Amino acid sequence: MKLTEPEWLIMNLLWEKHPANARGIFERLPRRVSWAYTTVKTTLDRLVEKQAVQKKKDGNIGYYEPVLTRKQARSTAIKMLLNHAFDGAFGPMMHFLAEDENLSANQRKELIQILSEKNKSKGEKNGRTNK
Amino acid sequence: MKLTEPEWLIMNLLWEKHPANARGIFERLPRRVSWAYTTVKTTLDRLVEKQAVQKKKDGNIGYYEPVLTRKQARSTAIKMLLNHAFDGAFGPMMHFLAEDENLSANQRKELIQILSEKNKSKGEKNGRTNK
DNA sequence: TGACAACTGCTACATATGTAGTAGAATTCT
DNA sequence: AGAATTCTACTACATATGTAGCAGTTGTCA
Repeated sequence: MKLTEPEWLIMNLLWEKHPANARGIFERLPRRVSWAYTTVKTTLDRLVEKQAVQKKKDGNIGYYEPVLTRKQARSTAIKMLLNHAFDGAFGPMMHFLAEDENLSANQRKELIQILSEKNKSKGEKNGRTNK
Repeated sequence: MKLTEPEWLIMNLLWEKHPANARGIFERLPRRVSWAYTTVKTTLDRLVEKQAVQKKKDGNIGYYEPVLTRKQARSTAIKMLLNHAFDGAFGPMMHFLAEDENLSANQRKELIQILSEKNKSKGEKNGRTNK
């Protein structure tokens, strides 16, 4: 499920705290975002349409609940980036990222940690060369 | 500079081999993409408009040359992903990627390699904890 | 119990995207 | 040279996105 910019904004707020109503989300908009209340509504409606969010009613007030998980959304976003910007090749993308100058030495160490552990625990059960 | 899907497609072909004319690009479209010749043209025109590509004339035939580099494009794409999907935090994104179940043991090893070398070579000159 | 405020469903509208068609100029083939 | 082909510039048009307004309904508080 592909999300647009405003949709990510709303979803991020929803994932942080939910269920939530339009007003609540509206109030938690980052300072830099100065939308009309109705813009939040429209975005929420569209998210419901594409079933990323579920809407429930309590009285006549609608409450929203994420259906799409943050993990799923992130995964999809990365896959898309991977596909168009790196021809689907994971290796080169990681390369690119690993070489990013914004990655500090400490972050690299941390990453190495994660990766090594991952390899120890999941072991050899995963041998494919996902291209 | 944000690129759309068709734009990535064209840019990828252009980066691979350039200068190139519309016809040449048209012919190198991946098999799965069955566009009309004019669709390629329109996309190229739009890329010229947004100055990602430069157009030159040789007689009345136009040749296209990328202006935006692949690296710049990738960087921008990653920054955008980073910003909306990971709240701008590099660490968590790398975390997410490192934990991707589609990452094979070998890819992990490869990554560890890259990261270790990077740390050795660039050494401690980079100590910030970005974010 | 009326005046207001807040909600809700719908509509609006400009720009962006995805995809292609057309007409006329230039080139090429026979 | 006339026909067929290829280019180019321009236009078209449906759907998506970004952003918001409006009218009617409901809740709330003096």
